[in-house]
Order: sequence, then structure tokens, then C-alpha cells
Amino acid sequence: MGRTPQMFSLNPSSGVPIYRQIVQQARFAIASGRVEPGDRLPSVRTIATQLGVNPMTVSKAYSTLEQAGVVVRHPGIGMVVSEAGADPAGAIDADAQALVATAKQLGLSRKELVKRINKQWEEEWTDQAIHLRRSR
Amino acid sequence: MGRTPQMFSLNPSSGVPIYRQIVQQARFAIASGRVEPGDRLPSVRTIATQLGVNPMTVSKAYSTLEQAGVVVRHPGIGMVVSEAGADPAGAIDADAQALVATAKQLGLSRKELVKRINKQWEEEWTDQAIHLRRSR
DNA sequence: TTAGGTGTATTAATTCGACTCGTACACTTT
DNA sequence: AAAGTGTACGAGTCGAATTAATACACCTAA
Repeated sequence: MGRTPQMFSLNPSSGVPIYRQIVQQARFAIASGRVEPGDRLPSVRTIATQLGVNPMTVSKAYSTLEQAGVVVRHPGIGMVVSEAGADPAGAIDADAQALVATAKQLGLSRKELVKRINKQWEEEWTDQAIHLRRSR
Repeated sequence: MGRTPQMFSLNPSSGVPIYRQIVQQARFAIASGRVEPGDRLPSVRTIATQLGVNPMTVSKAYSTLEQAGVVVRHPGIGMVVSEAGADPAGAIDADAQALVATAKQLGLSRKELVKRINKQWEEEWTDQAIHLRRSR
């Protein structure tokens, strides 16, 4: 099989955990169409060698993606991008769910919540700042 | 000064940090109208004694509320509920901000995000499931 | 002024979960 | 079998979060 260009890369100084970087890049690769449903992702050991990390770290990233429904595990074959995995909205379901739950608990109306979301959408200055702090 | 009914209570088995429980209950008391803008919250030491915790723990809760704009610090007096504090939307700003940031990063449109929020709003069964698990 | 009230800066102890890795294993393909 | 797939299990490390003890600065009321 022909060699594929390096699909993943690490940013050690970002503070973002390795397995999260892999998850993020895989999602982006799918969202951008570079990888389509039915395609197989590189094997755990391939990525582990390329990045110089432990196979288990890559496996954790894959498990996360599987849990999210982005990929499906094919025993003996590898991880394959699922049909539903192409929907980028899936990546935010967890956060959206938490937000809605909190809003309801506070007695916020659906309309008010949406209004708040729209307001946040306008102010994009926060993006950078958040990502820096994201290193929880 | 007449005694006020216990405003706060702790759920030790919930796993939720003490100071967060205080913040949450204060917010709920305000959202429900039990406490109105201009009202003064119980003093740090009063709550600390009632709950059997360190004053600093209560102070941290109050600092959090002040940072969120829910209350205003009146030196020598105490913490007073602010006008803007009555707006429950403030409690979700942080979560909303994170959600919007993620959505943008994934290339999701504003419309699609709102659509997703609305969808989550319908399925309230998840909320209950989560809350039940939290209380164990 | 002074006695008694307010919140808090500082520091430290501790807990606890997240992250990563080594190893050995079960499984499928070829 | 041989070589490939992902992973369960266990241990180690690290840092953020939480709580507390103490002492302090400030304001109010008499």
C-alpha cells in the first residue's frame, strides 16, 4: 500500500493532551472531507511510531472517537469512519446537553437560551483565550 | 434581628464541592425570587458555622458569585445581591461561551448550532438520568 | 476610640482525576 | 503460523481543585 502523508502531528507546547490532539485532528480531517465515511484511519501502531508516543495513548483517542460515534471498530481491520461520523454536530452534543440541563435548572426559557447563544456568537474574541486555558 | 431559616444545606454524598453547592443554592434562591436584588446574604461566618465548614470556603463561594456579577461586596456590610444578579442567564455564560467556541472551530454555522440546541431541549430524559447518577 | 462585625490574602495539606506508558493478551486476516 | 488489528490491566506521574488554619485590613456602631 502506498504511503499516506502524515495525518497527525503534535504541538507539545500547546498544553493539550496528546490523545485529545489526535481526536481533534481526526475530527477536523473528517469535517474537511480529507477523510470520508468508509475510510480507514491509520493503525494505532503507525500513529504511535510517527508521533513517538505509546500505542495506548492512540488507542485512547480512538476509543473516544468510537464512543462519540465517529468511527466504528472493525476487529482485525482497524477503525473505520462511520456514516454518522461525518456530522460535525456530534462533537458538540455533550457540551450542548450540559448547557441545556443547566439552563433548565435555572428556569431559563428556550428562547432566552438561544438568545444567549446568539449573543455569544457575535463575540469571537474569546476563542483564543479559552483554548489557552483549556489545559485543565 | 430575627433568625432567618437556614438558607444553605450540604449534600456530602453528592461529590459536589462545598463552595459550589453554596454558589448553586444562592443562585437558585435568587432565580426563584426568595432573595431579591438589594437583599444581603448571610455573613461568611454565619454560614460557616451553620454548615460546619471553614469561613474561607464560604468566602470562595461568595467570590465566585461576585466575579459572576451576582452579588456586590459592601465592605463592612457584606454581600448584597446586585440588580443584574437577578438575571439567571449569567450563570450559563461560561458554558455557552465554550460551546460556541467549539462549534466555530468545527465549522458549524450559527443556525446549525441553534438547531442542535433546540433538539437537545426536547429530550429532557437525559437530564433526569444525569441528575440521578449525580446523587449517588 | 474601641468592640465587634464584615470579607480575604496567604500558605499549606490533601485529595483526586487526568494523562501517559509498559506489558501482555485476544482477536482477525493472510 | 505470522503479522497485523485494538485493548484490558496496572502503575506511575503530575497538576489542578478543594478545604482548611491563621492572621490581617477594613467598616460600622456604640
